[in-house]
Amino acid sequence: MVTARIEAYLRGAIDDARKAGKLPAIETANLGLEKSRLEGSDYSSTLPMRIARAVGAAPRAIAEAIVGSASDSPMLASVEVAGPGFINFVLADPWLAEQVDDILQHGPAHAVPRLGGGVRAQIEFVSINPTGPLTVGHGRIAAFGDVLARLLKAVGYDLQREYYVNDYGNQVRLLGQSIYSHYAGQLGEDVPFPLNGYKGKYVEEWAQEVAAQAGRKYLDMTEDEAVDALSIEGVARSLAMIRADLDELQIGFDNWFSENSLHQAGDVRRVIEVLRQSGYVTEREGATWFSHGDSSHERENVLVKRTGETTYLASDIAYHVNKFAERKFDRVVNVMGADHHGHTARMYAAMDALDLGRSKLTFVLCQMVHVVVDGVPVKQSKRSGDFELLGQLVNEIGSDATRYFMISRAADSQMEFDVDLAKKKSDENPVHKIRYAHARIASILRRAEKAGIDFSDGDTSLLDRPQELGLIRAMLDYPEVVSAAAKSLEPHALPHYALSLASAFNSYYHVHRVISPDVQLTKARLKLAMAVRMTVAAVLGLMGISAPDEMIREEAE
RNA sequence: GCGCCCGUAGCUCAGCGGAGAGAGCACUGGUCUUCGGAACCAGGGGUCGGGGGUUCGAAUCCCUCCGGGCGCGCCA
Repeated sequence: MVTARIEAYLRGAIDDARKAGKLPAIETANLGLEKSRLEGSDYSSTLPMRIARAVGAAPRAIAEAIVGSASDSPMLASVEVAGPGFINFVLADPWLAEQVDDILQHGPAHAVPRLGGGVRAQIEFVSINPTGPLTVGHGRIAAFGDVLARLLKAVGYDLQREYYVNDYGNQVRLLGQSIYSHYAGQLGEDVPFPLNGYKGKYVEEWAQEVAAQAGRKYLDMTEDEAVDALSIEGVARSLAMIRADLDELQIGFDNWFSENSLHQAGDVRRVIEVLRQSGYVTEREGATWFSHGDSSHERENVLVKRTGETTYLASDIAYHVNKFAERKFDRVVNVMGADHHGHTARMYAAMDALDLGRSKLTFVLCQMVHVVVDGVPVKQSKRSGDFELLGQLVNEIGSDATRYFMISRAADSQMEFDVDLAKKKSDENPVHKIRYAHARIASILRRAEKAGIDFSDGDTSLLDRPQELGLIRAMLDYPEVVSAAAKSLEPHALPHYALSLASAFNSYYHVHRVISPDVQLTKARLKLAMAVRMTVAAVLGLMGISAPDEMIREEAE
């Protein structure tokens, strides 16, 4: 990474300045080095301004002292003091040109730092109740989690992807009851539809299928038995739908973890006892409570209901014990909807209570997606049966565009998804521009191959035009963008970067011909084009978006 | 009433302590007919919700108000 190299260089200069007595000892943990926003400068450090007060000197004087001690480096064309006390670094053109060979030889991913260092980590995402199909809102969590997983893996985590299947409790039973009611109706029996039951059309369809396949089988048993059996049936069918929707988005999981299995193993009851022995449990109003924080009742949550059933919180605590104590994950990232944010404080409290190490657990909350159709917001509610389905959306605009839209925004921003706009504008969508840039480069490379041009001996030092050097600079940002996105768990930097890289190539393409009568220049530029193709493909790969070698041109409307 | 998130260009959103505030779309004008035009270039458009504060420096941090979303012990 370029920043790491400039940091090392800057530290050397600071050391030298200090040895020469031009600078007192200073804290250099954070050099304040980042990409410069100023034109004509690549990177800049704000260190002199930050330490000015502690050092008791003017920022510019500090900067001058550091720059004065800086040695020459083939990487840098200039190191200068600017403005109120910035140190600006400009990369050297010949060094930039060399980086093309480096990218071709090692690949764009080579320079991505291994932040994960092989740490055993898990990302849990989607984990939607298996009571129906995924909505567009779920699609955001799915796409976001998937890209985050790709990022964490790219950065060197030993990562497992998990879906927590809530195949236990009231919601699942409610689904069973909903199916049962429709099923009975099919066969001429009147079983009232449960309050808050699942009203989606799929429930009726399943009931019809069950009636057709099983006949009166479920009417011949007790209602309890029938509901139990149909709950299991409903969960299986829901999971099949969910998997199908996820498949459409190219999203897969390494493990599907059953909540019910925790109950079967006795883990849920066991963890309640552990909490009780540590003094975190109180009995009140006929229920059992997880008591954390001060003595007020505000920090209390039910573990065992008056009915004797355990709550979701109890299962989830047992689940996290399983993740950390049993399966020994050193880092767990949970991606979920922001409507669950109240749950995070309780889980952190449980992590503390059980001494599991709260810093190993991170929650990422995706804000709601407001679906707009015909300019009217569609109220998303799985239970009212009035919702926009993810499957429909993917069918209409495709996996690539859906993923691109879903990960383009920061998780903590709400998002408006205008289905009509996405459909109508899909041809003008940024994702097309990026994929098109890739296809265009592939086409150029095909043409070169047909012409029998072997550019393996191309001399990249011929790449000295501003647009060429700009493209190389953009490619050097790849590892920076990937590592920053992985570190902050913010995949939305990727689509923005991909777009700027594609735009940089398109600009270049319109100013300079890659294939020209100048054979040497052609070879050098083919190398450049190849490196850009590789980098574009790498970002698209991280986003889970296809990088086609050719695109079929559709007729204009 | 309490807690979390958001309020930046006409629209959808980046930027989240640094140097004239950006992108995509939309709009206006231009290049060009190309190694795939689903292209490129230029332009207009912003009291960064309002007001205080901290700082050498605030869209960015703190307080407060206004507006929107979500949540608030026995749903998951």
